[in-house]
Amino acid sequence: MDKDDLKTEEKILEAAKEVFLKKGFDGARMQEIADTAGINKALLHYYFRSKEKLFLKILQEKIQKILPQLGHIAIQDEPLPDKIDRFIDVYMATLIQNQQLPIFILNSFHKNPELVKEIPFGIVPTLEAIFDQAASKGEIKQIDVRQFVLSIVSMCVFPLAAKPMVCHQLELNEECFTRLIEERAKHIKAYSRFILKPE
Amino acid sequence: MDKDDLKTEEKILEAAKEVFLKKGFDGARMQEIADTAGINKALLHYYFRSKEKLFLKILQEKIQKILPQLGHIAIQDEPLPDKIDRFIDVYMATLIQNQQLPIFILNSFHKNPELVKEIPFGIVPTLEAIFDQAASKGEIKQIDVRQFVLSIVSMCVFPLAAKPMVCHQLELNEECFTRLIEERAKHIKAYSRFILKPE
DNA sequence: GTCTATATCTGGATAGAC
DNA sequence: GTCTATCCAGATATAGAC
Repeated sequence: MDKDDLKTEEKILEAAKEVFLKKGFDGARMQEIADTAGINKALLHYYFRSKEKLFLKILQEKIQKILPQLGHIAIQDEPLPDKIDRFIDVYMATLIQNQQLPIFILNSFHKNPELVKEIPFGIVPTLEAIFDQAASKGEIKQIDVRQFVLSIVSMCVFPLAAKPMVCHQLELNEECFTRLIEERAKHIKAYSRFILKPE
Repeated sequence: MDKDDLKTEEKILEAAKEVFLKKGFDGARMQEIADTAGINKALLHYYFRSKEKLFLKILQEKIQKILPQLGHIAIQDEPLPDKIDRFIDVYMATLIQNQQLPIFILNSFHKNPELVKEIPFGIVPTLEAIFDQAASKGEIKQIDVRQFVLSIVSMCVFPLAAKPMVCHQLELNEECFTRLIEERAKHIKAYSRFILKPE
């Protein structure tokens, strides 16, 4: 399906995604979104009324994309450490495909903390239950789940949010950077195994 | 020394720091900086010519504050793992005192990657030499220094960059959040020790 | 639905008096 | 050095023709 075949509303959403992710809310320009979509500026307002409403649509869509993956850990029937390994692989792969997403999300919530209410809530208690159960089965040792999750997510997400600095300090081009990120999965999984290993 | 006793230039810099850190370059308003400094908008331009130049001053100052700490590892004469422990403590303490700094820095470079040239370069090669030496002394095992540094920095910095989300998901108020961050140092040091431990 | 033209406002920057 | 007043570009948003 060619780009011109998309319905106008979809074209706008695609363009808005691209521009908002690159520039953030304050830096984005309605004119640039219109140009990218190949339509007129007035049409943006016809479809979405305001810049803010359009932005919210994009943010919500992106949150849905990146966060619920954590929930999937629960589903399959395998030892918890294996589940986590699988999660790390999937999460890193998603991030590599969406390199601008981390800074976009972090920034959006820093600018407007009230928006966190848009995030589905209650993931951590669910995880705690899962970890407790695995601990009682002897699959893992008892740990501070919050610190553990925070560490895993930090190690996955931060390098992408800090991409320009990482590339500069390590003298990496685009390709080397991606390779570095791909290699990270190994390190993060090793960390996970270490923390979880029963005595 | 009272706030009014500061020289005008210093008042402007203080105000600019506050506003730019809170809002970022695009979100900041010269008017707000002027109001915060208790002076007139025209004076900002008298002292710093443009918004961009004022912003650069602040960014450079902040980079100097947060990055060179890595270099201090080299100085004292003690086993490398102990040095790293000390670094983590100092680094986390600095971050707790400057909670808005991470997102400000990340954002500034995402928006304008050329600015990374402002960062003192060559820290990582220095670290690699230090790690090699420690490895030959048997203090630590041979590791991928780049991945190790990336992990340590990620675990320290990310939770602060993601503060609104972390607070929301873990149901933390300001005080509990700070306590969580303080506790992180322990976890990060444990990770460091694990990775570095000779066979 | 889509466009052109325009209203309205905001914000960075400057001129000029003191 | 500091202020008031003002300029002007650029941005969101709307009116109205087609």
